[in-house]
Amino acid sequence: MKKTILIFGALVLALLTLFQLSTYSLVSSNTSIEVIIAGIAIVFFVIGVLINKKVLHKDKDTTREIDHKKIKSIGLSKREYEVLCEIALGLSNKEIAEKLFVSESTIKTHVSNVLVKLDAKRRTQAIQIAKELQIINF
Amino acid sequence: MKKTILIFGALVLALLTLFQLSTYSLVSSNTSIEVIIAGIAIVFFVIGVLINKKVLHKDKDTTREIDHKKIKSIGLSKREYEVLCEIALGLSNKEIAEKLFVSESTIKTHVSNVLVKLDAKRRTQAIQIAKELQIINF
DNA sequence: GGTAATTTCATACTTTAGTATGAGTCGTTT
DNA sequence: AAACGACTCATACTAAAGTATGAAATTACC
Repeated sequence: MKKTILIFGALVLALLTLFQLSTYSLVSSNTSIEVIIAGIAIVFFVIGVLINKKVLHKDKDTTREIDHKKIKSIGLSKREYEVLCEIALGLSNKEIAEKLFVSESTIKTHVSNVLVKLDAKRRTQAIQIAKELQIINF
Repeated sequence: MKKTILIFGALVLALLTLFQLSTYSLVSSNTSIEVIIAGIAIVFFVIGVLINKKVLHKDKDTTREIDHKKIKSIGLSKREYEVLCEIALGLSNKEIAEKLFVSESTIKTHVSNVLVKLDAKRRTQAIQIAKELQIINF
C-alpha cells in the first residue's frame, strides 16, 4: 500500500514537471507547438493504458488466485486438499489412489472428510463449492 | 469489422480536428496554454483507458463465452446439454430428474449419451472436458 | 406421409461412490 | 511419556452412478 502511494506521488510529480516544461518550451518558442502537444498526447495515452491494465489485472488475479487461508479455515488437511484437486480433474477414487500411491480405501476416507468439510453431498457438488470458495483453479 | 474501421476513422478525424483547434487557439492566444494542454492530456488519457478496456474485454469474452457451434459439432442434443449443465452444478441424477420434471431413468439415459459424446468415463471427467471445450460456463 | 432424430421410460445389471467403524503408524506438541 | 492430529488401511454396508437393451411417443424434416 505504501508502495502504491509512493509510485502515485512520483507520477504526479513527473506530470507536473512535464506540464511546466511544456509551457516553458512554448513560451520560449524553442520547440514547435505541434511537437509539444503530440508529446503530451502520447504520454497521457500511455498512462491511461497502463493504469487501466493494472486495475483490470488486479480483477483477474482475485478471480483466479486460490485462497490458501480459506483452505486452512475450512480445516482441509494437505492430503485432503490434494484429493479434492484430483477429484476436480475428473479422476475416480481408484485413479487417485494410483496417482498418490495409496490404497483406494484411503482415498475414500479422504473424500468423505472433504465432503463433510465442504458440506457437499457428492463429489460433483464439492467441485462446485470449492470453485465458489476460490479454493481450486478453474 | 466495417464498424470498427468506421469508428477508428472517425476517431482519427476527431483527434486531428482537436489538434488543429488547439494550435489555432494557442496562436490566437484566446485561451491560456495550461488549459489547452490539460484538455489534450485528459482527452488522450480517456482514449487510452477506453481502447485498453475494449481490448481486454474481448479477451475476457473469448475465454468465458460458450461455443454453441462446438456443442452441435459434438452432437449434443438440447436436452443432453441441459443435463450436462446440471451435472456441472453438482446435482445428482435424481435432483436433475426433479428439476426437469422427468424420471431418473431418462436422466440416466441422457447422462450415458453425454459421457459417450464427450468421451468421458465419469460425470466429473465430463465436467472437466466440457470446460476445456468451452461448452459450459465456469 | 414417411423417415430420422429426439425424448421419454422401464428393467436388470455392474460398477463406482460414499458411510460407518475400528485400528495401526508417524510426527508434533505439551 | 502421553496426547493429538494427520495419514494410512480394511471390512462391510448402502446409495448412487453408469451400461445395455428395448420400446413408445414426439418432433423435425424432406
